[in-house]
Amino acid sequence: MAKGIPIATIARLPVYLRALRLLSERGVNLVSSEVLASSTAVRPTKLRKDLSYLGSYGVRGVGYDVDYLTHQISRAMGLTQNWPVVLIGIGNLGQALAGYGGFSSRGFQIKALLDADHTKIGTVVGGHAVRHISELERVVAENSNCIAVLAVPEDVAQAICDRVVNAGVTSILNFAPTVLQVPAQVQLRKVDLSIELQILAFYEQRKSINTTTLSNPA
Amino acid sequence: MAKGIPIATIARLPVYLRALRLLSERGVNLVSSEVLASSTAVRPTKLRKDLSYLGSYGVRGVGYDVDYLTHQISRAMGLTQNWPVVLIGIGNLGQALAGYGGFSSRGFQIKALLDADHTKIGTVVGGHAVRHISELERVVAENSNCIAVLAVPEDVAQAICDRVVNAGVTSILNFAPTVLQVPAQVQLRKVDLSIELQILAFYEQRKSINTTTLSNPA
DNA sequence: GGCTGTGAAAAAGTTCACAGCT
DNA sequence: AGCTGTGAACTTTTTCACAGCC
Repeated sequence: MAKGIPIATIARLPVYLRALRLLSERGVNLVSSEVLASSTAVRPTKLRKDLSYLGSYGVRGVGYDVDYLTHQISRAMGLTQNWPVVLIGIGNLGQALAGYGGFSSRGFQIKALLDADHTKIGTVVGGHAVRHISELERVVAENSNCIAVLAVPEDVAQAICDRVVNAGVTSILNFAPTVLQVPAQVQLRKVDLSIELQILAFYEQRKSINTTTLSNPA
Repeated sequence: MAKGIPIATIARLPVYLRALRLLSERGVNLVSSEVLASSTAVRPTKLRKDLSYLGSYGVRGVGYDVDYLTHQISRAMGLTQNWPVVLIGIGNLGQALAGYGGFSSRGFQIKALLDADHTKIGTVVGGHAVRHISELERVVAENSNCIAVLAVPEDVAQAICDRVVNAGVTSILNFAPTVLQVPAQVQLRKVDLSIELQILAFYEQRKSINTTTLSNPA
């Protein structure tokens, strides 16, 4: 338990959390690695290995207590505290994010919506008033350790990112289709719509190739 | 070149493509692995290794021709053809996706927008008229090898997914916060907004821990 | 001299096989 | 008997070191 949780495991824990919540809502309070794995598209052994990095929270011969395991994963992920989120860019995507229920229910609290468009300032989106981007530095100062979510146009993304970093933010989730440059101490993750499509295209293409050539039985 | 391109490499090629396009727009037509790597947040050796799976498209002592490399990566990814895309669910997120320029410019063509909400049918979003979900099967039949993008509510995601699969789609990009069950031959990728946030929270939490305890020098 | 291409080594991640507990 | 937990084997991915070509 002591050492470090592998990066690959970290990326899967939220998926387990989601499946556990669903089970809990259905009144299930005990689950085997086999059942939990099948609802998260991983193999049971991988699931058990992942969970073993957190500790021994299952019961041999029985399974895992759904709520207890949920709590343990949440704790390991740092989700027992509430993380302030500042959402920048209130276009269609920003509005979708502002209204996304998955944030508040998972330890994230939107603290401010910021946009540069004066016609949007003061309008209410997802229960929050939109404020002007000029307030960025103040908002970040008021919310220590906040996470910045960037849903801004590609051409201003790096500039906004720089401001966010200078204001002291060390965790950024970027939706703009750009590779942002940040200092090493800043954690940056990106969600890229077209990249995922391109990866699908590759596999779709490969399917056609496989049906017309002899190669690649896998 | 012949064998298979590693999965990890496939996931990075679209990032290289994006950086190459940017360079091309700026009039740069020759680039070293060092420069290209720095604008994609990978190390030069990894970039060269990735490219080496496609073939030997660089020139030693010189670098890579931007347009030529762009073409070769596009070809390897199957992006020289146009992929039809059917977008299902025209809420805020669906509208953001429908208006996202990154699709058309990268070999993807939206063929239909579908939604269940009758008040939306006929409205035009991103240049496409919204059609009723009942047309799903017809639309899929008319667009062979199309990619389905699901931006539907969580509670109907699996049902829509099943319909899409039954209609013959073998590539799905899911934005709903659910783990979908699909047959093995169907490629499924997901984009999950809250999972990315949770991963950030983990690293943000770890930062605070590291400054207050002795553990984990890495 | 400079930069690519690539085997070989190292590291990370996954799967296996079974010990260990209830 | 049943299901977890985990060292060990295996596979994939990354990094290194340097040969090869312009």
